Amino acid sequence: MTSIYDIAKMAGVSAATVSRVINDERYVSPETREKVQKVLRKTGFVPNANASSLTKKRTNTIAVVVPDITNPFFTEIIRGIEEQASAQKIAVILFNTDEDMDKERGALRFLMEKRADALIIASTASFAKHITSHLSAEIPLVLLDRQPKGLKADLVRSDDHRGAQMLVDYLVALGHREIGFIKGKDGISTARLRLEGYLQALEKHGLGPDEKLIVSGDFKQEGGREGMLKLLALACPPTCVITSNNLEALGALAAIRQMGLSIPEDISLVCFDDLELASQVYPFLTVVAQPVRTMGAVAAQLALERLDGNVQKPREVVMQMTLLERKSARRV
Amino acid sequence: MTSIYDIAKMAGVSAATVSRVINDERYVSPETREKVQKVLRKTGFVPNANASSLTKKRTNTIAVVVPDITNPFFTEIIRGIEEQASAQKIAVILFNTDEDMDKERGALRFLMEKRADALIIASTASFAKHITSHLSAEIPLVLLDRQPKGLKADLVRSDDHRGAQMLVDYLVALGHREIGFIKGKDGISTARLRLEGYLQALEKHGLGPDEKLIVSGDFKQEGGREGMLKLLALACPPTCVITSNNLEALGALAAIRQMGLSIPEDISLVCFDDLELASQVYPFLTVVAQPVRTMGAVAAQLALERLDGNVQKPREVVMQMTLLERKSARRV
DNA sequence: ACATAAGCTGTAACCGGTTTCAATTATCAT
DNA sequence: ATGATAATTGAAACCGGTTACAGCTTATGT
Repeated sequence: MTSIYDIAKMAGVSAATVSRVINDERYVSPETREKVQKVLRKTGFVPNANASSLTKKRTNTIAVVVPDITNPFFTEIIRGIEEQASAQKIAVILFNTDEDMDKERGALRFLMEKRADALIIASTASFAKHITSHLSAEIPLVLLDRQPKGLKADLVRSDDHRGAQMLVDYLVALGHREIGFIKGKDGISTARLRLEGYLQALEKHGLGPDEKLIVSGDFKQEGGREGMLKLLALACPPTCVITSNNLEALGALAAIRQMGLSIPEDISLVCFDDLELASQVYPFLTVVAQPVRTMGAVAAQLALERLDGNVQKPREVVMQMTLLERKSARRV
Repeated sequence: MTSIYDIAKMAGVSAATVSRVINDERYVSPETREKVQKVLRKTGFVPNANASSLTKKRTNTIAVVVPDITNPFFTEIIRGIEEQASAQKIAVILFNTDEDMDKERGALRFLMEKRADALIIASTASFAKHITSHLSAEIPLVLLDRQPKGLKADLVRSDDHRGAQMLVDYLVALGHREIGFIKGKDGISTARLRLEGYLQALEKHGLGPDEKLIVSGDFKQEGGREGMLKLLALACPPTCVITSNNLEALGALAAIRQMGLSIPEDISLVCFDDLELASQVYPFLTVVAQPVRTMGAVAAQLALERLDGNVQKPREVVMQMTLLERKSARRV
């Protein structure tokens, strides 16, 4: 491989000078600069960013760790991050955890080794130490969507509590009284907030919560399917169901159809998080949606600001959700 | 930052020995190994992968460059790649090009500087030189879905030609004679193959192509919308339309609705590439689908095999498409 | 005219690892 | 016992950049 020493030799200058030209520093005479640049062009030299980051202590890389890049919710966020990052010549390293703590640990370890400049993570961990014990304290950390207990770091999320209330309000306004709820993954803040919002909204409407109507889920399709089957098997099934995210809704939907029922005639179904493309094809699922692209962009901003050092305190950005009324819930 | 020299000092050995322990090499006595490992554990030392890659000439990183990670087609592929890669302790760096040559160039340059071990790309370039002129010849290159003219490299794609024929055959079987076609992005192999397959299939059925029924597109929603509007404005619009990918279909769909028409009553619409989640919500769009997740896995395999050096000739893997009949086309 | 500052360039050390090589010791076959 | 071989370890060079520092030249101020 050709290095700046080779270039230096060819241009008849020192490596230091080549470095200065490449980095566009002051204190290089126009003639020298031109001489070096000619060689650079002729050879098509590409400096080694890893070598450079050794001394500069900057890899121009941010790591993004999400449960599932196949979920449009995260996809859109990643897009937002990538846009901001690449505009600033920063690369995005991507890790998938599948909601699996071991994979998440592996990802954290890996990105520490690679000395990523910052980390944006929708963590599958419940407690701070699951994360911090694998992370150096210095690395700028932005929490996305979820906040493990006790973790003080920048956080970008939406108002889950309020979102849940919007869904319940909406369903109650349609006349529903038995509102089923499929929970998110245990131990995850988002899951908890959504559940709490749901419970509180029920109370506001004078509807005592019915334990049987609340079943567990995992933020994945399979969990949604199983949860919905459980609800449908009830002696007195709910007239409508809220799932804790979009994927669960898909699973629930499959379960409903599997039982030969239809939405919204036999049962209403609403959820958190949109499936945008799906809704372009056929505006079916009524949801509360988060401003995903923006969230990604904001997360990237927060991370990048920390790179330049001037920030100290953890910041929390809470976005508003929007109820998108479509066809999956009906008046009863 | 603590380095292996610090560890060495604390353990009372040389840096070389620490390196050997970390990399689990032979020729370290059990006692020495244990002594060093104790220090490693106690300090929670994380070696700097960039430093290591300087000498090892391996970054354990593959770059993935796609037009739009928001498109489920690419998302699924990336997922396949990530799965394979992370199983082998290899990170994925992600770049978005938006079908923009400048962004693609930027991405290529960037990943060369980072010395990615391999590149998997769905390029927006038409000619080999657009790519090769920015790439070192040594970097393992896997083309995804698209093959710029003259570029000899591993290629993973589906049988676009055959896919087009399946769509035309299907439409003809339903009685359609005027089949509109919204083209893909100019200069991209996939776009060309799909068009050629369409033309050839028409001929097979004795349907001369009608220039007016073929309009241009860009693989994006906007292009699909404009194309469809053009088709609908025709004195004698086609009874059905094929779009060159899923996003264009979405645009076309919007255009059709915008004109107050409905699918499939007023016009049939089919396309290349599935929208899987959308079709789970409501199985609407009839498409020919590619085995996306597998394609990603295969692409990663091809790339990773080259890392270990033993491959020479470019390989081409052509997957079969599957017609998924749903509700967007009707018999006439 | 002369002290001082600014511009330009190269040497050498450094970033944090890996690896070659030589030195030392232990093991083994004969 | 002995020459050969294997195991263990460290010194030092190297990977490909950056940067502190020194030295020299030229510009500036008074």
